[in-house]
Amino acid sequence: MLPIPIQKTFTYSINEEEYNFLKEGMRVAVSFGKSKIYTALVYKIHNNEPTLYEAKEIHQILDEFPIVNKIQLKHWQWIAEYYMCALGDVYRASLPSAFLLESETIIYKNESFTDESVLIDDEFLIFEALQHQSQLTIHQIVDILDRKKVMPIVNSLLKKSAIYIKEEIYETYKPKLVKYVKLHSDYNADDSLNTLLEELSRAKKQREAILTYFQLSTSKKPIKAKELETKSNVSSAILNSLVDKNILEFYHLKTDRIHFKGDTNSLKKLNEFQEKALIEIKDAFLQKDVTLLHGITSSGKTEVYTKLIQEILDKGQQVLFLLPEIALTTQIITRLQAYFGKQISVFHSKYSMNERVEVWNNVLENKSKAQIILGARSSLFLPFSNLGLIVVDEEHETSYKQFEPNPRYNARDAAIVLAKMHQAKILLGSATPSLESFFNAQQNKYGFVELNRRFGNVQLPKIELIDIKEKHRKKEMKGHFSDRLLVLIQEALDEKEQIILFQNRRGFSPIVECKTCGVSPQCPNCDVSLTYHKYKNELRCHYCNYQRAMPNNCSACGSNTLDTKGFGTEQIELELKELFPDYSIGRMDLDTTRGKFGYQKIIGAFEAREIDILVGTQMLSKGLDFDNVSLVGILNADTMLNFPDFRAHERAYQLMVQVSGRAGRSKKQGNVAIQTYNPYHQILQQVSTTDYQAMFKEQLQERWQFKYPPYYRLIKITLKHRDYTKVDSGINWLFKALYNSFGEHVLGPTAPAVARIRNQYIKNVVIKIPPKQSLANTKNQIQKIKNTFEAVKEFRPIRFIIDVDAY
DNA sequence: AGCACGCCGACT
DNA sequence: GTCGGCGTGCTC
Repeated sequence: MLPIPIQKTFTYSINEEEYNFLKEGMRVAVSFGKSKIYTALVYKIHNNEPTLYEAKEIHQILDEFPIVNKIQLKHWQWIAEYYMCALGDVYRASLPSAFLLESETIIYKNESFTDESVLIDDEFLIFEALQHQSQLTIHQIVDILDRKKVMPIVNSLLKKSAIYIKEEIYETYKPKLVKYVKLHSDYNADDSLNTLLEELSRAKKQREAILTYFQLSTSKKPIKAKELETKSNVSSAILNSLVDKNILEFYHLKTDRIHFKGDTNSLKKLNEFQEKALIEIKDAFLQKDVTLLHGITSSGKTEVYTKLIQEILDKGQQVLFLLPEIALTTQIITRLQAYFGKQISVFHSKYSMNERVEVWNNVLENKSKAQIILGARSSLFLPFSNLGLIVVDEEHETSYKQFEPNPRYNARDAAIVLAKMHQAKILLGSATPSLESFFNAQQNKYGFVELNRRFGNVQLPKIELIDIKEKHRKKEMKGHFSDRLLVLIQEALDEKEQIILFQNRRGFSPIVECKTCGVSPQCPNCDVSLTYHKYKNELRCHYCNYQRAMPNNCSACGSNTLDTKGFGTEQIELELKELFPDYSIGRMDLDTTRGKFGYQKIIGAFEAREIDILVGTQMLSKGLDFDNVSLVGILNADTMLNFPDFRAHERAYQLMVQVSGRAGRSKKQGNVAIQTYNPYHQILQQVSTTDYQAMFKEQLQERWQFKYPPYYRLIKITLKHRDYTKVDSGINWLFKALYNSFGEHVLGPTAPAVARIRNQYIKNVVIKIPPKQSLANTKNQIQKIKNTFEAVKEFRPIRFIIDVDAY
């Protein structure tokens, strides 16, 4: 199996010795194509010698033992089939990139070559470069020559024997080494110490270092170089010179990057409702493999999870705890670590490559520190061998679905399949379950448990809808704030309580528009208006990251009447600063949380009550617990409701209930204020009473009526190309072909709301699959149509993307 | 995916 | 005229 998007696997030959050693799931380096060397995974060892071609030999075996197990291979196979992508795509997505070594062509100078006169311009340039650098990569040569095609020149140099080349593979994983010091072996004798100190009597600092060394060495533990430096207050240069004098020597030891330090607490005692839920879950697991836990916000689901996890650990099995990506940098990790300490490993995309390799190996070896994996969707691919339980927290979260690149899988669904393969149980938890999961629970496909009492019996927040149409009419709005919301904010501030304001749009204002001619600046690469970001005074595209300075004049008519329309988090922040100058205001959105710790910094400041009012986008709704927040304000609920997507209402409900849940998490009942132009919207009514059942019933009715999930399944096909006419003719052809097979169940073709991104035009068709229609057959037919599509030569350069369950 | 081979436009 | 563009085909 190769880590490239090719459907097939490839057959290589091995000798007897290799046959005896090699096992499925080991990595081997193989050459593929003319020159590349890839890290392939042994998928099958067999005896069917191919007849149509001669199998190449493998290059090298890279592992001592398999790093991928049978269950994983089976699971990958399922993902590739279900989500209609190549097995190689799954393979590449699964392994930490450090495991996937790729060859690079390295160019060396041939020392015996002297006759420079045979070299022509570019060849000479490279030869020159090799005088200074002993080796060059193809990439470096591309840079030196500043052109795309360099292989002919390299080949010609090769022919003239000016250079030679090698394909080199780099092992990119490096164990973390810590530098330790010890006394050089010359100084083992007791009496040498005095001599030594005498010798150093004039080098005060060095003497200091040595004395500290002896002090530290009494504890008999290895001494870290860093430790010696700080304790004796000398620089590393001093130690280096002691090493140079053969008094000290350095040595290195491998350490783990990931370790938990801190104490663990015993599990909290559950209250009666949690206890009851726990018993019900265990009961449900007797019958069903999947159970849905519907626990309202702040009901203490985490404690229930921990009890369940503990029981699995006691049985000696592994536990996978899935969380949406963004929630991972927060409190839940700390909380679980407080219970399980060293048994937890965390795995997500902000971890470095090396850290991920270590987690992988720890899981593979079933180490004690990897009994619980806390991770984002990709942790599904870790080499579990005896999984006993999977917990999918915030099961409804859309970030469990990967949209780009392949495999476009939903981690919740893939986790259910994985659990089945391990004969493990799986618990889905949410305060606002997805319609599919709730539906499955209702159909008795899943077990179902409810937890509808808040921890400590705190009441759910009081939710108030504010009609801003009315407020505008009565001139009771200050900027984007209604007088009512301002009163509530002031009240909370007076009580020294904190406030969260939610605005689902970042930037200062979405659109800049010229008042004279109505033209607004567009992104040159995408079909969207640019967003104004005030703090840098620039215009930015949220799709391709294009940015430029805010112009003074309209580019169309030249007048200086550019104005901003709409509003985002940045503008809210600014207005607040004017309205409440004595309080500190923080903002949390994609722009302020860049970098590894950006997110934690803001959360930390808010937890420490350094920030009184926090303005943010939807990242605020995920897994955050603040005990001093008494008010949550949603500035404009309508943008969420008017989204052109069949799940818009469900999502809006989930988002608003989740955000509201941030209010009043301890002791006192919290307040939620929702500003809207349409307070009679059924979803807002359902939010205001936190009536999940009503929302569920109504939405389900609509899904049935309009043939959407959970009744019908959806497969979306997207075509992308920089030439609009190509995409257009391609999609029309595709639609006809699909229509012939599926008739009215094909929707489209449609252009998405943003019809061009990064200079690529985009068109979609959606195939609806009725409940009784075979999924496998449907996919086969789609695959066939895709093959025919790609056989048409005008269509071949078009990117063809299949997204199964595209929601 | 990457890479080589092969056919057409804009430059020394 | 060639250099360099990308369309086409193949990789065990």
